[in-house]
Amino acid sequence: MDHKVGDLISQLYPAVYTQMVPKQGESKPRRRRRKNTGDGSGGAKKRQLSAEQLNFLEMNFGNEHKLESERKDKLAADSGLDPRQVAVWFQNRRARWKNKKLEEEYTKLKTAHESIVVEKCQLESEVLKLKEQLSRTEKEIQRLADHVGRVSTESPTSPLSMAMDPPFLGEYALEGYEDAFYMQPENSYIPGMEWINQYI
DNA sequence: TTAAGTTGTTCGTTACATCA
DNA sequence: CTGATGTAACGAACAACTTA
Repeated sequence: MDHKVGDLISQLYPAVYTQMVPKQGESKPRRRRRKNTGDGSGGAKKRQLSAEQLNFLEMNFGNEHKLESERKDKLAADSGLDPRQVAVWFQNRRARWKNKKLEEEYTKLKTAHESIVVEKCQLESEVLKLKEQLSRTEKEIQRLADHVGRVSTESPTSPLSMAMDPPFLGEYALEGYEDAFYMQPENSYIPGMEWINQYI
């Protein structure tokens, strides 16, 4: 039998599969199972499988979790169990395996989440540090700009002031940094502008 | 083509055994 | 004795096939 689609849906999209299958409460009430009478006349027979049988089934489950009809019959014959018992054991074993896998997946996701939270905290504190550094730097720039502004207003206006306009920066011009492009004439040297010195 | 039957699956539950 | 836990077994609902 091929149950690939159903398996995939139920394994990968349990929520979808659950919606496909009507809920318990919406269907007919369950029949109660007969109690074990102990004489094997109707209820369950002896319950616990022997250690040897369990070991045998466990080894075979390790190879392949699915159970085809022929394999079931062979395992039943080899273990001395009823084929129905083998089928039930595999059903329950698959359920336990799935639960274990889910728990492992949960643990993995939880660990990953915790490390991401730690990283987030570190990044947030770094952002805070950088903001403080930016604030200090801006204050320093402002202080220097104020100082330069005071010095330039104290000097007399030169006829060359037009020639000493700050270079055009277009959209790259920074607001508040205009004064930084006024240079002290005695310290200035502009390549190709040597001729201007004879007028100073 | 199709309705009914068969077989195997998952999920939830029940009954029972065992142990602290 | 009792409650918690593990597990064999069961029933329901379903999908994929087969058959008449």
